[in-house]
Parts: sequence; C-alpha cells; structure tokens
Amino acid sequence: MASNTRFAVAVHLLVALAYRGSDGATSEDLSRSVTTNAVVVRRLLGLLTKAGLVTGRGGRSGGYTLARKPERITLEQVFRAVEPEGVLSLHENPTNQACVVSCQIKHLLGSVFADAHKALEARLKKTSVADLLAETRAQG
Amino acid sequence: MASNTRFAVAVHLLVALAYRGSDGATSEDLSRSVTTNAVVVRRLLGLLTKAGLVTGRGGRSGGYTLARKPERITLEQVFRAVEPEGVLSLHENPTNQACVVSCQIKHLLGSVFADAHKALEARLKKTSVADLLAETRAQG
DNA sequence: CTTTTCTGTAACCAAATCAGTTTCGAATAA
DNA sequence: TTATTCGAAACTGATTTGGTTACAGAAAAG
Repeated sequence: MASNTRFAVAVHLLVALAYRGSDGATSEDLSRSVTTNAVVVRRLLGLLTKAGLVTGRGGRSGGYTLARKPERITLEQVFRAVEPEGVLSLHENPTNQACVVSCQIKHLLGSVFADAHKALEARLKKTSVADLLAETRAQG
Repeated sequence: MASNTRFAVAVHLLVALAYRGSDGATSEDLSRSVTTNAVVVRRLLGLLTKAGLVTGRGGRSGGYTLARKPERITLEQVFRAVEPEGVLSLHENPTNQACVVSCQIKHLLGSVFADAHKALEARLKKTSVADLLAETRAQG
C-alpha cells in the first residue's frame, strides 16, 4: 500500500451504508464490501460516529446506519473526520535564528497551506454521499 | 514527525536559494537553514533538478542555483515535483463483485480525487517562490 | 435470565515510509 | 594535484498503516 487510504475507505463505507438504507449493516457486512477486516471498518466508523455522520448500536441485530440523510453528508465532512491534520504538513526542524528564511518560512507556509486546504475542502464539499450513491445506481 | 514534510522543506530550500540569488548555495549551507542533514537536502534538490527548477554543479565552488527566476517557480510545480502521487489515494483492496458499491466506488472516487487535486494545485499555482521571498523580506 | 450477536477498544504484528546518517565515486574548480 | 562538492547507494530507527486477535460490554431474542 502506498499512502493513506482512510478517506477512500471511509467514503466507500458511507456509500455502502447509504445503499443499505434504514436497514443498516454490521461491520462484518461492510468488511465484505471493502474486502478488509471488520475491525478496520469499526475503527473508521468510530471516527465517523464521533463526527456525527454515523450511528452504531451494539448487541444482537445491532450495526451501523447513517446518522443523517446521505444528501447531508459531504465528502468534506468525511475528510475532516478521518484526516483532521490535513494533508500538507509543515516541517518541525528547529528554526535557524541566523537565517531570515528559516525564521519566516513556517509562518508563511502555514497560511498558504491553510488556503490550499480550504480549496481542497471546498471541492470535496460539493460532492455528497447521495451524489455518489446516485452515480453508483446509474452505472451499476 | 507526523506526515510527509517534503513539500514544506522543498519550498523552504527554494526560498533560501532565491534569497541567495546568483551566488547559489551548497547543500551544506542549505542544511543549516533547514536544520537537517545535507544529504536530505541533496535528495530533495535532486527531485527539483529533475523538474527543471534547480541546477546543481559538483566540484569545488559547486552548489545549487535556481534554474529560472523565482517569479516563474510556483508552489504547484514544487508540489508535483516532490509529491507526484498526490495526497489522496484510492484503496487497493480487491473489488467485491457481489457488491454494486464495491464495483463502482473506485471509479467514482477517482474522478472526485482528480478534481480535488486540481483545486489544490490551482491554489498552489497562485503562490510563487518570489512571493514568499518578498514576504520574507517584508517581515524579516 | 440466559444466550447470542454485535460494537468498542486495546494490544500486537508486518510492511511501508520517512528523515537522518555513512560512505564513496565522480565531477570540477583552485 | 588537491580540495570541495554533488549524486547515489545502503543502512538505521522512528512512525504510520492496515490487518489481526482478543475480550469486555451492550442489547435483542428466546
């Protein structure tokens, strides 16, 4: 595996849940759709639960359902839930006080990165789980 | 260290090089600005050289200089040079043929990710090394 | 109330990635 | 010819990632 695929898997899970509708699905069910381990699914759904996108209930005939309509779950919300640090990181090497660039760069890059994240998230905000579900149905 | 800081360090190096101007700088000089190892610097500058942003010359009084004016080096070019795979990755788990969502999701996410990368890069394209240099000088 | 099913979480593992380091050959100017 | 510098390979330790096992607790079914 190359880099971080949590976001992709999380979206996959939400679309699968949306597909099931009010019936919901267990982590076991979902793990078959993603072809991974049920614990991996539960870990991700834990993050999505904290973000208020999903509801999980233990016990017999438990499982997960979407906590709101798929139209109201955007990929931006999913991204923030599973990738709260964002994807662009400043380096944390000590500043060299003798170098003007070293003294300034983190501050300057910080605002560029913040802007870049906003641009990324603005795009993600335009796609909802419902959009992806509709496309899935259209092409399936 | 959390995630990948290559992009941040690469930008730092380019601004430092721009600051030095036509004198250029050795990997040893630059490593002092970033507070890291000279080999780390050379590795990154190797990527930037391949991308045509930097020129390196070995030998006594060698070192690196920008291969073009800092106005003509955008952060988007730097990003593509050091992060060619982008920051959003699809998962590569096998498709479950029995599940419509599993069959469609990678294709659908692929185009969303492509769009999202475009949005990110469009923002990065707006900032050049010269911009950061000017801000450095203004605040230093 | 007992049994079964399921979540939630912790602990552990192997593989991958990352930055840092050492080393050395080749290039190049003094 | 000598000193300096890049370029590249090889290795390390720390961290992250996804996968796995294990188990306590919740909750429905009977």
